[in-house]
Amino acid sequence: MNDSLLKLENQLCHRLYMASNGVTRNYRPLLETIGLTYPQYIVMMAMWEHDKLTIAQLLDKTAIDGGAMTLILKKMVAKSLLDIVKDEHDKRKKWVFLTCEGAKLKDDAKAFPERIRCSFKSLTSQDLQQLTQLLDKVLVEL
Amino acid sequence: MNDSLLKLENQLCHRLYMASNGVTRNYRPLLETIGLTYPQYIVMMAMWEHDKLTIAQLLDKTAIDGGAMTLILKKMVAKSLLDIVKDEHDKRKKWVFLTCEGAKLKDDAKAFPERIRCSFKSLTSQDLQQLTQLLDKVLVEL
DNA sequence: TGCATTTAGTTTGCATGCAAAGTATATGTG
DNA sequence: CACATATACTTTGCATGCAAACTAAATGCA
Repeated sequence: MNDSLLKLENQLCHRLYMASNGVTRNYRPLLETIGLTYPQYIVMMAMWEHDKLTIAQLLDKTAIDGGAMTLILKKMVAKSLLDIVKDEHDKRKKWVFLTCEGAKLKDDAKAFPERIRCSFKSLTSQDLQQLTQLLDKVLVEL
Repeated sequence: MNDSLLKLENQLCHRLYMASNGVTRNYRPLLETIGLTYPQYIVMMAMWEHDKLTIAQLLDKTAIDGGAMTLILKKMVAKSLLDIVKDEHDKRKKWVFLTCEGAKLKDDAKAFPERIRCSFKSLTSQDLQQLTQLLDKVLVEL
C-alpha cells in the first residue's frame, strides 16, 4: 500500500505552517525596533488604513482570534498606540482609534515591506503575484 | 505619498498567516477524532515515516519549536503513542520510537489528506503543485 | 590532560491561537 | 411589554511558538 499521501514532504499544510512561522520570524527583529509583535503589527496596519474600526471590524480584517485581540488591544492601549471608546448608541460596540503616537509609527514601518522583500530575492515579482493568487484561492475556501 | 505597500491586503505575510491558521483549523475536527493536535499530528507523520528519530532529527523534520517539542513528546508518551530512550553511547541524545498503538494510528490518519483535499475543491491539482513549489521557494530563504 | 566550545535537550517567561463559557446589550416577535 | 435570540466583547483553560537561559555530555585543541 502506498502511504505517500501521509509523508510530511507531501503536506501542503506543513509547508504553510513552516512558511508562515518562518516569515513571521523574519519580521521579528524588524518589529522589535518599534516594539511590536507580529499580530500587533497586523492590527497597526489595519488601523493605518482606517480612521476608526470597531473591534469586530478589526477581527474581520486581521483574522486574529477574538480572545487574543482583547489582550493585544489592551497592551497597545497601554503603549499609547491606540485609543478605545465605547459607542454612544450601541453600548456593545467599541471603536478603536490611532493615537498620534500610533499614527507616527507608520513612518518607521514604511520601510519594512521592502526590507522583508529583500530577504526573498530568489522569488520573482511574478512568483509573489502567483503565490498571492494561490493563497487567495485557499483563503476563499476557509 | 503612496502607502500601498503597508496595506494589509498587500501583505504576503498576512495571507500566509491566515492560510496557515485556517488550514490548521480545518484539520482540527479530523484530528480530534484521533485525539491529536496539529503539531502532534506533524510529529506522528514524521514518525510514521521513520523507525526511529532523535529529538534533534524530529525538530529538523517538523520545524516545531524545541521548547514546545519537549512538552509535545511528553504528552504523546503519556498517551502511549511514542517511546523515548536515551542513546547508549551519546547520553545527550534520545531516540523516539512509535509504540504499537502509535503505529496503528496511521490507519485512521490515512484518510485525512484526501478528506482535507476535498475541502479545497476550487484548487486544481496544478494549483496545489504550483503552491507547493512557490512555498518551497519561500522556505529555502528561511 | 585541561579547558573552552559545541551539541542535545529542558526550562522559563511571554504572546498568541483556539474553543467554549460568560456578560452585557440590542433586536425581533408575539 | 416580555421573552427568546442574536451581537459584541471578554474571560478561561489549554496548547503551542519563540527567545534566552540552563544543564549535561561530547568534542576540539592547545
